[in-house]
Amino acid sequence: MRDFYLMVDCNNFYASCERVFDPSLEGKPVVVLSNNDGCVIARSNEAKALGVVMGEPAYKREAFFSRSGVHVFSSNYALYGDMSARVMRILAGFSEEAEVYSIDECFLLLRGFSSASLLRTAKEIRRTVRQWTGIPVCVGIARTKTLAKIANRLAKKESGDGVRLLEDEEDIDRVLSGLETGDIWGIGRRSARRLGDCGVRTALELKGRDDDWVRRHLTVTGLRTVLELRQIPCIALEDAPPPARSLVCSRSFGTRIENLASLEEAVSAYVQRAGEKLRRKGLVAGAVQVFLETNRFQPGPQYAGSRCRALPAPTADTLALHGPALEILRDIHKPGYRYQKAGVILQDLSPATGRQLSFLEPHGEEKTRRDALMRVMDRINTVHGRGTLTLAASGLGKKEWHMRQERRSPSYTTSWAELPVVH
DNA sequence: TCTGGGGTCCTAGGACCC
DNA sequence: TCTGGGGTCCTAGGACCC
Repeated sequence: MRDFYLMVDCNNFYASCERVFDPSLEGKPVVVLSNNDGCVIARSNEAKALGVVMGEPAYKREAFFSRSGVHVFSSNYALYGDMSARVMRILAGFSEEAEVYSIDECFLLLRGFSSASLLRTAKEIRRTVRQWTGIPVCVGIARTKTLAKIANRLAKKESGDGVRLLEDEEDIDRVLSGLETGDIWGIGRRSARRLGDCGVRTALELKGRDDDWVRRHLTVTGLRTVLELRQIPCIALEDAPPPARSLVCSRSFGTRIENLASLEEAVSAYVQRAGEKLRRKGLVAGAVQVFLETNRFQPGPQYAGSRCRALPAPTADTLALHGPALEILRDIHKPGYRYQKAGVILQDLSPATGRQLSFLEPHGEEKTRRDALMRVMDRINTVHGRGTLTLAASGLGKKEWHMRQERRSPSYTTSWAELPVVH
């Protein structure tokens, strides 16, 4: 009777979401593309079997997709985000200690369960999520989060009931001996290659290295990972997410942009979106950063510029963020390049309430009016759709910088206009 | 023509302090 | 020949995650 981590991971999540609302896709190859229809970021099992690779540029595979009957979707984050929230709500019903780790993954901590009851609970989780949302999930169970991630891999790979418990030391070692270091949670490509140069190729070999050696080669984070392979919990459950430190809004452009005016429109739009996110979280930003870059995959001259500027006073007011952001853009912009991407990063975030005020920021009646303006904008954009009310600076005409989304499914669950119709 | 977006953490090195 | 020890803060860059 010990504490166990369950790693619940939705299978091929984005592809599964598309399938929930179009059951005719069941059994057929489905892929979902990144923003801008750039590269493949999700694949159904059938698409994997056809050899479609994660991260592959979509344009290289267009012909293959249509030849092989692959169903291709632009990513639809409104839909995936809403489906994710539904899944997470169900999972929270199985443990008070839950960490939503990503849009499609959740750790649950179960205390004082026997092996038999753990497996029973895990199967019930799968059944419930499937029945209530239509999303298939797999569950990995172990004494540490790192091993639970590995157990989840096994649950997906081994043909079985989608549940895998990794507890017995011999079983763990057998599994680790067949696992490359790069497949361990927390060991990336770079570290895996360096480890390989030292003759460490499998997770079992890494587990056997002494602590000092690991610390020297992988720093303290690597040591924590190795201890977790030895069933010593080092990475705690984060059931209350730490306050955000920064916030980003960035996009690749639909076409390459050369002229400053279009870049200004794009950055203007990103500032507005970043401001919305900031206010929704109840935060203010102390500094704003803007970056701009060319397409590093293309031949030709490359340039990347970035600069951060402290604001006179922390704010969540789009108008107060907008001016400095555009000034930075004009500073870092160099003519003659074909830009591919730009972004706005808000830094030094802090809670909007209960902070020291400054004489430099709006106060009294002016502040009340500005806050009210932001609230009205957010409200209108929530009710009538994002972008209903915007700064004129983000452009009134055709927006050449807009990302491509040529194959997006409807926002079935988050937009009245796009509700599915039942015949 | 066409290659995503949004985050966190750690370390090293410099500036500065007593 | 000899040139301390200990600390903080900041930033840039690297690595990792999904």
